[in-house]
Amino acid sequence: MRLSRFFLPILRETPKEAEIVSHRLMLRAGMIRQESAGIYAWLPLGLKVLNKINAIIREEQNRAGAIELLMPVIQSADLWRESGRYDDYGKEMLRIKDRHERDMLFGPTNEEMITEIFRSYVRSYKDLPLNLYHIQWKFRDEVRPRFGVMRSREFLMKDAYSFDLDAEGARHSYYKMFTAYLRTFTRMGLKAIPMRADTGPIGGNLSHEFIILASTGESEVFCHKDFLALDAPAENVDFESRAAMQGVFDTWTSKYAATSEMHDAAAYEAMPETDRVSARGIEVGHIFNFGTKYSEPMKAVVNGPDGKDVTVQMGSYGIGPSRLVAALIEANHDEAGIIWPDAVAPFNFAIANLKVGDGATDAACEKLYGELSMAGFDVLYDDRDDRPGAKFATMDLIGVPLQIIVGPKGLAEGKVEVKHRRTGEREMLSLDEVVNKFATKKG
RNA sequence: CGGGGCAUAGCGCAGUCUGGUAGCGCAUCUGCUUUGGGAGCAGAGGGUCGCAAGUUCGAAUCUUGCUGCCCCGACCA
Repeated sequence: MRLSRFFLPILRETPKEAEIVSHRLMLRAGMIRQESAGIYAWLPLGLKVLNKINAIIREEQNRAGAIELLMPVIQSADLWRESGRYDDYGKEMLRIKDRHERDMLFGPTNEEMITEIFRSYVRSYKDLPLNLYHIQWKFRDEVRPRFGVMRSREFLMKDAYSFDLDAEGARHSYYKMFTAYLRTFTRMGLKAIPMRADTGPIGGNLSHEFIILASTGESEVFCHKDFLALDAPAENVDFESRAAMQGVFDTWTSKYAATSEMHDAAAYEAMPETDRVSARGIEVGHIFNFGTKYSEPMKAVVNGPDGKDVTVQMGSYGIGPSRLVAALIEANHDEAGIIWPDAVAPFNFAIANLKVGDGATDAACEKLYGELSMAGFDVLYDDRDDRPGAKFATMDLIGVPLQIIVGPKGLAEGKVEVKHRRTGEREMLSLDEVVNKFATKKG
């Protein structure tokens, strides 16, 4: 992408409403635009990051055996009357009427709808287990939206729903998502800790929140320090093996970790003081096992091996990709701006042409831009006729991991400078060295 | 939902108390000079002062109503 042709509305000053660093940086970097309280437009740079996050989520959901579909944003109230939640949900649910005065609503979650879909088609235990997910916009009419996309009213959610014949199978499904979540967050460069959690209005008896530690987090959390050093399950972990899944779950729940609602001060204080971690956290995922809470009232049943109807066991599993964008920035930034982890960076490389119009400099930039793009990388080429300082500031602000600085000084020696955004490390390389060193990394 | 605050140019703000026809910095546009960490000079454009009523010869400024947004708390992916 040539920056001169891109849409990147960067702000030099911080809009006054932004309180936390991720919100400030997202506005300054031209990632989002507030359209209403808690409602944001995603500008091109923000959307690129959001899409990269979604891609990782999809890969890990698919790996764990979940199947993607897409349900609508607008739902019928009748569905929610069946589960009893139409009255329970309260003012957080945005209710609307269509032209025929039918009661509709803007979906805050999809348990009812997925249960309706399931019961319409699935008749046999042989079709279980089944896990269906989608990535769709949700609306929750929060009393007080704040912190930009961290707590917005309209937000993107990946929600998966599992269906099993019995409680044991449902546990396995739960563990599979548990494992997939650990892998998902790790791939994004985040350390997420699963914590026993309250089930809230979703219901059920088993629930974990995935929390990343950050000083600006909204919840207070407590855990054993060993979790910070634990590695996520490997790519080849066997999701179909109940023993393997149980093993992952046991490892990650062997020590104390809880949010403030579930906090057991006695158990926490029983740990040696040096093992205790008390911090603030951001909830980036939440999983639930709720048995027959929806399948029972909505009559989601299958025929069992003995020919008798069995009410299916369900669970639901949510990740907020839009919130993750903010959480990633909270965890990865400095005074100059964002520092994207490679896996979610909107661009892999930024090329700064320090002297637009200079034949040799232009040619070197074009060569790098062409070859890195051909190698499959997302490359941002700053070809604007602007001063070097402005270009450096822009690259740092939007946080591109690798910056290639091309100017007459370096080219006189046949070199360009490669700067690593995260470490600040710089190396002088020839054009060929840059291409050889990096362009082969990606298939 | 309780409490507090704000609304003037794209962004950040002054002007409001004490009514007299709107200003500063940044950004934008033009020209010249600059060019390895957000350049300098000269010039230009851009605002029915959130909306609606009212008071007044005259309202950004005073009054009333409305709307939007932000912050603190209780609730939440």
